[in-house]
Amino acid sequence: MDRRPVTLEEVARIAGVSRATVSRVVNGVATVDRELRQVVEKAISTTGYTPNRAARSLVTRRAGAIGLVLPEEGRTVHDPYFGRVVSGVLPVIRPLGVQLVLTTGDHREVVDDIRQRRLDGVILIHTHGADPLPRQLIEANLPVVLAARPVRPMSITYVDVDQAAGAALAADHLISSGCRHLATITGPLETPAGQDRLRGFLEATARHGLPEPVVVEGDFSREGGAKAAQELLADAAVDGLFVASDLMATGALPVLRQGGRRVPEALKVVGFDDSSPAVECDPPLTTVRQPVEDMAAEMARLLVERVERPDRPVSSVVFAPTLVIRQSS
Amino acid sequence: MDRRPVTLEEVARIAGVSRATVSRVVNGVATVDRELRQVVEKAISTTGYTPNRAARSLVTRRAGAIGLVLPEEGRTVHDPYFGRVVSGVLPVIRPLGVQLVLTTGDHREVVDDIRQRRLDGVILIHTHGADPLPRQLIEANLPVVLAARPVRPMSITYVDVDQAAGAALAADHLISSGCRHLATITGPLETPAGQDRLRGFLEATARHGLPEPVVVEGDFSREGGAKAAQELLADAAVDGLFVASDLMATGALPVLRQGGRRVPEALKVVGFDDSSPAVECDPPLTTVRQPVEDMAAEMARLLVERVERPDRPVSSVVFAPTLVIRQSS
DNA sequence: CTGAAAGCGCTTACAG
DNA sequence: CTGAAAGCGCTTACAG
Repeated sequence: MDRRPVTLEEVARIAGVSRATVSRVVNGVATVDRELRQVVEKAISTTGYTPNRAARSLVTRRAGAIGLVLPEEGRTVHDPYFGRVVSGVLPVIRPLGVQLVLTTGDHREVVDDIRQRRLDGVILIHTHGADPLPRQLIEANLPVVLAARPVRPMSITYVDVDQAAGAALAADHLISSGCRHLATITGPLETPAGQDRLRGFLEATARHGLPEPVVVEGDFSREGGAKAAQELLADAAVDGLFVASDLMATGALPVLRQGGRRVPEALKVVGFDDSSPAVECDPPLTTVRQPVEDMAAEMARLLVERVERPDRPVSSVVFAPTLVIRQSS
Repeated sequence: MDRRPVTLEEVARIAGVSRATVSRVVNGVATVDRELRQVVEKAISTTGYTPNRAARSLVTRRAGAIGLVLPEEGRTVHDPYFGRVVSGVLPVIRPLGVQLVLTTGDHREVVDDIRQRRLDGVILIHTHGADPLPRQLIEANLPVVLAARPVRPMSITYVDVDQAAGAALAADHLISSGCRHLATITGPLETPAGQDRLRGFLEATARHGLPEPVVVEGDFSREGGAKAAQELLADAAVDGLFVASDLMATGALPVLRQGGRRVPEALKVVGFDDSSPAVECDPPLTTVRQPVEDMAAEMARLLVERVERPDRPVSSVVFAPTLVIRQSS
């Protein structure tokens, strides 16, 4: 640590070439003479040379780092979703020598980080409708990709799961399991996910010719799920329930049980997310799984692409969800 | 983004001073004349100047970033513990202008990141006994802090919770709740946490004059908890159980229930960690809580300190755990 | 207290 | 294909 690292200069001297040539070898420029290249490569390995990133960044104007922006409350960090995003992103950027920096959603900080060239672009997860950050970033023409369809349409790159298709998966499953009186606890209906999941569920039940399901609005929280379940208890006929998030389902399940509904015998329940609560709750939850790691990897790819070619048109990708069947249905 | 950011040079020209003076103002050097300082500050705010970090890093030889090293399997990332660490670290380093970089535990990458001066130091969480990384880092004299006492004693900075005291908290609580026949499902006994929690538990029960508890070794996994609980079923007298991790407890609880043990009526259970499974399982778990956020903040502080003063002796900090009482006891 | 100047370690036109 | 040279945007002794 105290010993100064080897520089390009020294490698060049040892190899008997110019710094430019060493630089070309390090950066894989094809036009270097084979023999020279080998001499340089040997010098690099004997010295253990590794390029100083700050020096490179200074001239290339690239930080070699992207940011993962967390919502300011910091609540999300506790969410297993967050970890899945990280494990999806890391394998795609590491081979590119790009770092992943965690940062809070403070607007100034994010914009500053990019302006200081400490970050080449950012991935935004869990943005709310009121969040001005996405718009600010695209207006500043800074590379950004969202982890979900934006609340209001805008020209921004995003990756999402087909929410409606996921809800339809849940409906189809409940119906094919014999349920005839469906109900759903929705997400907040001002969010795209809340809307799309409800729509997908309603369309699928209609497609099967079943009567209109009972709809109770939730808020994606455990408490919200419990409250909604309480309401649902009033309707004794319900035999199939789609809860638009696993977290709400963990709130709903104990209420349903205390209300005398046996799951899955008398009432089948399907969640959404396949988050860790789905595995831990009792009974373990049948749920709609988003391919979060794959989605995150795609976000990373799109962002890197955008950093390299800021002029390219924005493009978005939608993934197909799958159903994970456990004991609640 | 296309428009080039403002540089020191331009601010200096506008303020009518040298670059050196602007640099001094930006870095808060006290010796700058009041009036000059104000002129410079005005120039900074009108231009919206913000320093280029790569340029600064190049001369200061500081990356202005620390790494949070994840175990290679990537499993840990799904763990809520990880998120708590992040939310503890971020608030202490952001005001210092230091970035938090996520990286996998690949040895070469970590060492390279530090040698390339992309990282000033690292926080290691979830290291195993066989992991050579901690030793490699201290031998290379690179700033590092561990999230727990190292398996083998070495001269390294770490932060830990008083594991034995936490286990004693559990024992005291079970005993004061009327339990007389105690048992414990331990962690893997080759880990410091496994050892210390067992020792603390045994010492506390002995202190109360109770007979030696039943001890079944676990492995900190859900499945391990289930398996150990199965063994425990053989002993009908047990009325108080300390499970050395919440995750194991979530595996144990269903087994105990199916074995006819009612929790908490016939058998009181206490976990360790206060992780999210503790809240989600049925019944919600009384558990020993580690002040993870505080511990993480301290890790960040110690690391930053170490980066600034590599010559200082290593120092470690041990935090006191607390008991969170829920329905399982 | 302030400025001129050197230098941090790279990359990249530009000649040749 | 290769090298000499300029330059990226800062900080920091060193004079004054």
